[in-house]
Amino acid sequence: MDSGISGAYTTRMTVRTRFAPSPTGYLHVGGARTALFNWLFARKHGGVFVLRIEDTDEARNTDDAKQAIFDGMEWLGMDWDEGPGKGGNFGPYFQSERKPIYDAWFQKLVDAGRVYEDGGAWRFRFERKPVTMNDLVCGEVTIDYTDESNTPDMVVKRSDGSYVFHFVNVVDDLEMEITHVIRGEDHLMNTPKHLQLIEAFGCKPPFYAHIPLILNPDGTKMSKRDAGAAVGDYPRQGFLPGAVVNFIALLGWNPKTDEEIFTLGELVERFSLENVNRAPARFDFEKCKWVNQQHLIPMGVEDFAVAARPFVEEAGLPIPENYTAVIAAVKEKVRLLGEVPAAVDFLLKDAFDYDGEAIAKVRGNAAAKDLLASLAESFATLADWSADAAKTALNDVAKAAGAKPGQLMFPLRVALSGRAHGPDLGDILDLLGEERCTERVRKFSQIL
RNA sequence: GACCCGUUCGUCUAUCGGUUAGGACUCCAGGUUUUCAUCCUGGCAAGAAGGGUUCGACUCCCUUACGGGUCGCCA
Repeated sequence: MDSGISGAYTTRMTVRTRFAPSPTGYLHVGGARTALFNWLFARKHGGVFVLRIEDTDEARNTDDAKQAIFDGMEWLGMDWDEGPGKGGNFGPYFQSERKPIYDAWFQKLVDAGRVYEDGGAWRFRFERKPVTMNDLVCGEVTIDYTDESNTPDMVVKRSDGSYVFHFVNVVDDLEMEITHVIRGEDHLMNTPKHLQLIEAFGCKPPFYAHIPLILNPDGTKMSKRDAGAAVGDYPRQGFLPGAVVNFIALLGWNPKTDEEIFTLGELVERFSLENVNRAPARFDFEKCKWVNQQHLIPMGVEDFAVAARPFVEEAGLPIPENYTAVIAAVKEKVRLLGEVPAAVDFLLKDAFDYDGEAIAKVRGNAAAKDLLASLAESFATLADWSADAAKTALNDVAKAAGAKPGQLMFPLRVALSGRAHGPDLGDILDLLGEERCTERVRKFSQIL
């Protein structure tokens, strides 16, 4: 299929894509993925990515709403070449500032006799014929505009003088010389309308690619209040932007290999519209978290500690001297940065609860109580504290009682952390130090 | 309701007529780890249904079912 980037007659065409959100107060994951595909396509082909704000709805057009979009885009790492804050030769990039441009284009329709007044509004007269589009994802689709009852002439200018979405969207894409319109499948049926307008203007249409929608885990349409719908919620939970981008890229697109973890740069390298699916995909949070973990694992401990710090502070935990070492101990145990505080709290403060199941498991070992008691005494008499020294003490205590060292390790873990899972035992021993370890083992042996 | 798009393990997906239908997430079982996690191995699990076309169909065609989308002086 001619994607508009390889055909001989288009070799010199510079790819120009755009993301044109309307400021509704937040950036939706569906919108973010639409933006991503446009961004990836432009970057892949050395093109230009335009950000245009469709803020014609005055009521919802607030600075906060616009900021939410900018923040979301920046957080995800999608920079735009033209648009708010960047300028460009095709501005303004806010539709609310483009009224004169729309008036001029509207006049063309008037001159061509393609609009007529109806109740104060102006309708665009469709040509009554089948309209065929050649979608880069959906293929050839024909909609019959012969039957007027199914496709009534559309209003392009309201009675209050403002223009409707179909009109401004088309005008802007033409004015801004957009070559590829990549948008949600919810716009598929709008495309013939846009094509008719473009034809009336005597212009050449851009290439269209309609990508499948993202659904909730239960298969229903993902909208506003659904969990995970707002991109702004992701940083708060401790997702890495690269992981979110990685995950949403895989919803509806695939690289045709078994690889799944990609950096932004790798996505740019591999992305192509040919590999975009047609069926809608459901959003799976478990897998999204797994992808996040895969991005967390290769991080350096310094970076990881820095990234986790806001979460640790937010949880009200103290930041000790050896903060980085403490955080490093749980680096490969969490899927979200938001899980870090709960994973390290026992290392940063002395008060913590014991997990019921962990205790029950320790009590299943009848000898544990006495072994831990003698281990506490052994810890207390250690000359130099280190994880190795502590482990030697543990081995000795076990051996003296005729038990295997391994049997004592789990009880010790629970004594020190209150739970069954956590950092490496050696790390815990190091991080906690002699005093706290002795104290905790003694206390735990008593409550067993 | 009309019109469009779609339908492979629970989920994301590979397969461009001939495969024991592959991978990943989740879950389960082993192994490694004297502990936890990582990791490794194995397992559960799929072509919506019915008709065609064909030597042969998940793959092409039709019908039905189901899902999604669109039918505004919203975007």
